[in-house]
Amino acid sequence: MASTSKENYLKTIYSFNVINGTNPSTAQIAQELEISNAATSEMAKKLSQEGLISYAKYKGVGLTDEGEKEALNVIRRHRLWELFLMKVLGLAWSEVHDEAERLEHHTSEFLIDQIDEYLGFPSYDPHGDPIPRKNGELPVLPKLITLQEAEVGKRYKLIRVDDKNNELIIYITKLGLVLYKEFEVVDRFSFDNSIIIKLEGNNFSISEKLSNNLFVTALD
Amino acid sequence: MASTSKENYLKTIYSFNVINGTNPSTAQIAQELEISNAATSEMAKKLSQEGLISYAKYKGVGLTDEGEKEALNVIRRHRLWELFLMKVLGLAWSEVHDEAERLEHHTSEFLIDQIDEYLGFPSYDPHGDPIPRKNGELPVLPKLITLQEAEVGKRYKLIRVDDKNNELIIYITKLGLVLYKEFEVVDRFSFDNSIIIKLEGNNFSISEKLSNNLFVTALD
DNA sequence: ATATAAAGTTAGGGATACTTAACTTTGTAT
DNA sequence: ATACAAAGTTAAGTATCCCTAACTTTATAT
Repeated sequence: MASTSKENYLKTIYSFNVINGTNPSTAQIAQELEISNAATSEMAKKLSQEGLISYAKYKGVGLTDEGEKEALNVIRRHRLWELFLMKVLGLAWSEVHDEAERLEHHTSEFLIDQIDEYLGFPSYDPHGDPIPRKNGELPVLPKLITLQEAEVGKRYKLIRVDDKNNELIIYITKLGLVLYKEFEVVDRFSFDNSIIIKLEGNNFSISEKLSNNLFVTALD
Repeated sequence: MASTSKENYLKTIYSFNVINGTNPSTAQIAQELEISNAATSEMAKKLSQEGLISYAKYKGVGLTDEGEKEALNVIRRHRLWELFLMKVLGLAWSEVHDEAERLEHHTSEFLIDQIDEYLGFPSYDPHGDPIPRKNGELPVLPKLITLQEAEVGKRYKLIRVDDKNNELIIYITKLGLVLYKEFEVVDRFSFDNSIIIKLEGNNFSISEKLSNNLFVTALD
């Protein structure tokens, strides 16, 4: 197991790949990890020497196969902890991310396998993110669109939300909009791109920003 | 929360106090933590400056009130994790110590309180050790004797075992001698101070060393 | 009382993971 | 084509926590 700093570095690159489809620059990693660019460049050198990332000065960094494996392993621990804490202790959706963020670095392979088994080898975490399997495989997510892209008059199901945004999670929980909930898009205003959804008989207004962070599938 | 190293240092002093009834020397701490005497002296200076221990050169170290509070907090986290992992995941008696040893340093007050509540605010961990309460109080252990001190012909109940000795725990588990189990002392041999106990109809020989690590109460 | 072994401390050094300040490279606008 | 701002790297320094080697204090045996 790499150090906490190294694990976070690898995880950050992986997430960037998934979200943006490109490799991050060292400065983008620095911003995400809230450390200086200098520290990030230095770490890039080390991880590159260790064969976990590819790094060409001024050209950003990318994960090697080994680095990706390591990243997936950290993410696996993170997402299993999140689900475990929600299921067993009943922690709120918004509470599990921060706890998992620390525990993920201090969990033996044995313990995480026990948690995995306890949960029945789940494929998705409480935010709808896929949980990497022990062998490194990643369950496939169905093709999702953002709620912003949804059409008025159609029904949708919430499949994934951004796990880092606690305020968002607290807010939609209050609305009663939890994962896998179905609802209808009843209107949208081009004025501010806000969207009105109908959820269990009630209408709610969803701002443009919020709608861009909610990932849904259409119900035929 | 102090660093992992500092927390372990404080915990070690506390345990030494409990086991030996005296304050440890820096060298004794070094041995326990498997670090050099030099590192231990250095840390003594730092913790002393922070007001967590009292330290006079060449005279050993002792916890201040604040240091003891901190130590009890770490021990609380350790013992709650042990019990939690056994109860929820069914980890073996011998497996929980090492996991708890790492998790104890990365558990928020919020999370440990949740675990405490989930377990029903327990007083003892799976080895029979008292779990410090949130306010720092320590449940009292009934007066215990070691099995070595037990009398032939009397019945006893196992109340506590040394949690650091995994081999011991694996061994007695195989015998069927779990915590709170009752048994009779049927014989003892002064030749090697071994003791014969009768447990669920079967006789087992307990070596002197083992008997010194099993803490029991007499059943009237 | 004192020599000496054991116990404990200090000095100097290394790894990790950060910082700020100074410098270099890159990409872009004219 | 160049010059300039933005992006990224290097250099030098700090804190933590460890090490070995050298030194000092303490306890003990005669």
